[in-house]
Amino acid sequence: MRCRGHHHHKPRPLSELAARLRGDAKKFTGPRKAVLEVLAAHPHPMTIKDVHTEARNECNLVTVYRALHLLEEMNLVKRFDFGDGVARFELLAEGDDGHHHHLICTECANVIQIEECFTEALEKGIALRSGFKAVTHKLEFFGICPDCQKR
Amino acid sequence: MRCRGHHHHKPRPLSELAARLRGDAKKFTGPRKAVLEVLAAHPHPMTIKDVHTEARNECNLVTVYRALHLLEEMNLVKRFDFGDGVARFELLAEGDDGHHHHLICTECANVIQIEECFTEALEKGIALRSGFKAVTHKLEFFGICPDCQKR
DNA sequence: CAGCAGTTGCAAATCACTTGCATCACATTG
DNA sequence: CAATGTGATGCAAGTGATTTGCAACTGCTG
Repeated sequence: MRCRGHHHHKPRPLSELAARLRGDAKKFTGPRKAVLEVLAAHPHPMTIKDVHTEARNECNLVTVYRALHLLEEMNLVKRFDFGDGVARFELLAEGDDGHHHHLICTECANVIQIEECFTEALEKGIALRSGFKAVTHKLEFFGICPDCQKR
Repeated sequence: MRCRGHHHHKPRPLSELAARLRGDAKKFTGPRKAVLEVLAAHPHPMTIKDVHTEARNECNLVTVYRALHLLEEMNLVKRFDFGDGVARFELLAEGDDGHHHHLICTECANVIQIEECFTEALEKGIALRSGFKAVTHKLEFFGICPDCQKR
């Protein structure tokens, strides 16, 4: 799985992440450090299993679940749903709310990050017409990548 | 769970659905009839459990899974993914490809159908720039409905 | 460096969904 | 209108992702 696309925000140093974790009466433990390092090393949406495979010696599978759950609550990682029943996570850079979308190859799971977000204005229109508040959206694109077209 | 929104296509009569089922060496059985009737009676995205609850006496849970799977393959129902790990299905009207989106209340699961689809042109742009083919998308909106704002 | 609150790992549970298999019931044919 | 063969159904058991109970453990603070 490759990933193109650019990151416009500077990555958060591990020390800052450690500090954020130590706040809230939380602990910056070995397993959590391992999970953060794995995510930092892969600017992809990673599954729990992906993370666990990379950190197998430092962290139990269940702990990866718990760590990512915590990091999500702290807005340090963002969860993505590609509709295949497996959650994926990306580490958020400083000042990044993680709002972007992906283009996923349905054949090989190759993932490309899409920079544009078109639907922001639409959210407002939808909120107005429906009376809903705090309107957000989930959007992912699917297709067949150039490599798979050749096969 | 209520549902607003309009349906621009005429619903398919049960007899036509039966005929479509009988083709392909398939059978129009009691359980399948029950599932279709439940779907026809609820122009909502329904979960498997929802359908099973309504048809409990006529159809086993596993059979609901299999019936909806079949109906999906035959393009008689469309599957939606609201990102909560549970598939939802809508019966397709004649000539309807089911391409629309929803606005889902994150508090009470109230669902509103959204008529506009904005991203069709964008799919083409994305396909061009990425080299992907057969680009499709999944898009759902989330927010807090008027009722839940009062609570 | 003692002590406790928060963490971890293991096993087992849950949840949505799928599959194996023996039995059953449409739809066709005589 | 009953025989018949194939596809359908129900039950039990299996998957795969994710969660939880619980006892042992460990950062962190005093």
